[in-house]
Amino acid sequence: MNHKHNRFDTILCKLKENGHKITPQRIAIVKILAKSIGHPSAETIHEKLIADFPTMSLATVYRNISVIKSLGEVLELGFPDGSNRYDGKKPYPHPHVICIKCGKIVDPDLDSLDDMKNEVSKETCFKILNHRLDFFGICRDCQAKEE
Amino acid sequence: MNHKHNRFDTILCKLKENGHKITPQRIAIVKILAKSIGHPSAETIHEKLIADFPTMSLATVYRNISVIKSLGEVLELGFPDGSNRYDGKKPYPHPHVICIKCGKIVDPDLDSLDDMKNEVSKETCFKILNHRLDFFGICRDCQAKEE
DNA sequence: ATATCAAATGATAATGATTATCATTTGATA
DNA sequence: TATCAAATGATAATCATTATCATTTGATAT
Repeated sequence: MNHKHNRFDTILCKLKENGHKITPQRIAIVKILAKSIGHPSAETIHEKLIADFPTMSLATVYRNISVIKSLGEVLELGFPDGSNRYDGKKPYPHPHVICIKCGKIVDPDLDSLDDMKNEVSKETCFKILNHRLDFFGICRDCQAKEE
Repeated sequence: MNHKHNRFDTILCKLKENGHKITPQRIAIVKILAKSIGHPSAETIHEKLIADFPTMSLATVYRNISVIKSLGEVLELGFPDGSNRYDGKKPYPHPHVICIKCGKIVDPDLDSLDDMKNEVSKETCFKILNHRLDFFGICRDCQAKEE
């Protein structure tokens, strides 16, 4: 069982529980995903690691994200431009607010979402399993720069 | 001015108004986008047209979608798997309910979204310009097949 | 402590959707 | 009907991601 309460230990535990080996590369990737500062892309994660692991392959980053994703411990956020970014801090679906100027992503608190899900389920006869909600706009910093 | 009320005429008008030429290929693409049955992909649109236009290039489909998108007359829906699908019937942001089994896309009626936008705007200090809301689940038909 | 072996890694090729390029064709205007 | 910029078709280039495969390595049993 897992009694740890931080994301790093939770993800590592889950990997062990499912028979995955713990490698230095894996630890380093999990460490970054557990923080997920600014919701990094695979490329960004790779760039951060190349300093400590000069031979770190981009394929390894993708492979590890894929494994952790299959364990439900990281949320993948795909954008229309084809880029994917990841959130290992809150791996469950939750709304995002994205600045179209600087790319900053903020997690707002919204409580009315569950009601909405039920409303949709009733109206469409779908069994709702998942959702994705993004707001796009301009953050306070970028608004200030515009003036 | 545009006095037509169907999507086909509206999009064609807008193209003319903005100095774009009206070609047979363009008309055929707009015709499909105006209906947007099942929210087609570029590939799907191309397949539908190849019968009537044996020389129709996939590049032409993409180019036309791009132009119409820039005029705000088609909504692009990017999915995590990298696929893009289009809606020329309702080109403004609106929620979708997507069946993960058969790929069907349904447009539910939700009114609580505007309140949510205001809530987010107030909480995050973002100027909200756009949004994207998708629910993923299993449609009634596919639920029936499962049992 | 060491042998074993499946899993993980690194390097690189392949993929697939989209975009760019460029020679040729064509719609709109005079 | 002539003109010319815009549109098209064919194809190459791009870019993120995935697949391949030889080599390395973590975990287990001895």
